[in-house]
Amino acid sequence: MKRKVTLKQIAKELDVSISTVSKSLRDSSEISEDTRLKVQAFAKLYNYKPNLIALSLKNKKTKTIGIIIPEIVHHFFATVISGIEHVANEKGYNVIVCLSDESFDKEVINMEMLANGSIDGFIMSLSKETQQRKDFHHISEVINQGMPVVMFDRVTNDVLCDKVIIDDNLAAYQAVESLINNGMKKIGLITTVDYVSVGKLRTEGYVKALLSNGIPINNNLIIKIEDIDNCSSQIEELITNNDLDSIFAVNELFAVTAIKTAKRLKFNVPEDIAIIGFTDGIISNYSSPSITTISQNGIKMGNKAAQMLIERLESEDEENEQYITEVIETHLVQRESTPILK
Amino acid sequence: MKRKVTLKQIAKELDVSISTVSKSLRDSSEISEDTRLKVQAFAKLYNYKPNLIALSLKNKKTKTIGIIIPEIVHHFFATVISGIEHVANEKGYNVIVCLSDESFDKEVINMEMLANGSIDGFIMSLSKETQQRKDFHHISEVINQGMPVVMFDRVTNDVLCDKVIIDDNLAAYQAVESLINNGMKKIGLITTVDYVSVGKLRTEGYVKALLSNGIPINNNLIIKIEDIDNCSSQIEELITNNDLDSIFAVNELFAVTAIKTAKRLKFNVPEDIAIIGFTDGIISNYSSPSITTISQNGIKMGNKAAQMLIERLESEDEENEQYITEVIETHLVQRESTPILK
DNA sequence: CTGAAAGCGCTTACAG
DNA sequence: CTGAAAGCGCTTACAG
Repeated sequence: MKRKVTLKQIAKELDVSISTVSKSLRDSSEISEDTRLKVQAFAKLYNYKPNLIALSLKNKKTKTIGIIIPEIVHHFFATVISGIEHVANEKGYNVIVCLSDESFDKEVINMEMLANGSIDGFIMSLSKETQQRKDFHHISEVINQGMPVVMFDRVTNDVLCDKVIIDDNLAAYQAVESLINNGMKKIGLITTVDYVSVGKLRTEGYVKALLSNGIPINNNLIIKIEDIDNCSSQIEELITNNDLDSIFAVNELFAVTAIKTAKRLKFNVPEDIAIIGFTDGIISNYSSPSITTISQNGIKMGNKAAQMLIERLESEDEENEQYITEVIETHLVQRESTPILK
Repeated sequence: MKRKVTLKQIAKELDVSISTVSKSLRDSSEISEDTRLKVQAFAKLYNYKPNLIALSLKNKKTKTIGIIIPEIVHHFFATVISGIEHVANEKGYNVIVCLSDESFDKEVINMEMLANGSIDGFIMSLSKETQQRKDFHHISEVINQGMPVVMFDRVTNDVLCDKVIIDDNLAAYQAVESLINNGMKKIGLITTVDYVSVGKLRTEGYVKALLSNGIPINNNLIIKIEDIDNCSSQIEELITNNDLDSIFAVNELFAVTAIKTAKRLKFNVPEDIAIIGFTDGIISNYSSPSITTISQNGIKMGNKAAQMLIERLESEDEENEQYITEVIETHLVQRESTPILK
């Protein structure tokens, strides 16, 4: 076993000072070519690599980004991480990932942990519980200490920082309107409880689309699901008790469960009931019928979030309080769970 | 903006030495109760938290684990990360994630990066390219420097270290044998190219099952897929040109593509062709028909890998060269793409 | 051209 | 009981 070599050891071997070694390796013109080359050769031979922790301490920069997300076993979030990773890597940054498991406490603990020197900035999406409690002190605190934060997808207006989102309201509006334009009138909505920001916005888009097309809101057609694992009985009731011609589901899982339930109840999809989902993940593509859905490009969101964060990290004026909210465009992906929508 | 407070600042404010502050905060009995309490109160007030980078440098321990995987947008790997994260978090470790994108170079770069002080040990799964080139010098090097490595899923015998795997050969054998036991005779195999270790092992299990049941190997029934994106034409040929009664696919994507292709060619699944997959992810569950498959519990693999790594990190005898290969059990998940298998 | 010193933020053996 | 010193591995302004 040969431990990693340090400047000190090189200095000793070569009988020069640590400073000389350091400068040589950084190609300083202060040092004579002679010793410079000698040191470099030696360093190369022993495969010297600077200790990044020491550099971090010295520079007060870690070149790593902290990511805090509710879950990783969730295609959309995995996609965003991938997007972040790629631009981060390109620019020489590493990525620390922490999962909040939708828990406020874990989100707080993880943030405080990472804020103690481990990272230069955060990219995060709020946990459900945090959104419910509306307690964002941990985030404000971090920002207050001068550490930039970029929020994506599940964001809040209560914190001033850069954000990357899609226009959930508009995308939902367009999806529902395209159902209406194709003759649908009894449109069910499967959505989340209201405290989930994106769920709420998508619900609002649904409502707006109906109203602006002269269709009154019927609360019987709307179900708000708290616990995704037990949603199928609620969905079954929704379908059985109402003579729906279509359903808008605010995520993939709700959409695929709606399809499975409808099929089980002997409805044909899309002939009897058309179904539109939200978020274009694996399921939408491989379900039968495959699911017409609103694509939400996680890679792009991740790319953008990383760009924004790194830009802020590397910008000169530290105290730029001009926060940007970047809206990533969405579009409708036509598949088999609806008739072809005009 | 109020920057994070340091020992130095506290010392200055309270007009004591840095050592006294440090000791007080660590509840050292060396310090009088008086000053101890005073310091602690002050620290609490200013929300002092030790700088983890400084601690890392001092202790030569970062309390963070490096994870290197080929891709994150892949349910199985996301699952493993989740499993690692949870036990890591419990034991006070953080997790840095790097993606190799199936590239040897990126794998090497990422490992070298992290090995320079950022982490205490690695958990990794080999990139395809690395498996193809059979070049593992970067891994041996890291191990040689005294940094423990745990490999999972895509492992190699050429490196001595702890490993977490499933018995790919046996699981495949059992899957294929269960097809045979249910009267199947012309069993197609959709597998990867041989350099992918798990693909090769699963192929071997298939071969063994056939031979030990007196069925000769017919190479026409075996396709080895290099590029997953263009596999459907190969699969179409396989199904069209051979009178298969069943197919064993070594992963979910091959399985679902086989189902889609079979359906398109007007074969009924499972009546005309039964299909068994490998890896129980989202797709297997939501495909129609849902896919009978061999479950490979990523969470458990992640849990175990993290446990093994942390145990090694925290064990007394550094130089324990007793490496363990932990085999996680698999089982067959019966779904709709096969008849009920006895 | 080279090296000693100070410093990043911490801990701890040692002196007083 | 308190503090100065050394050290983790590095960089850099300064002195010689």
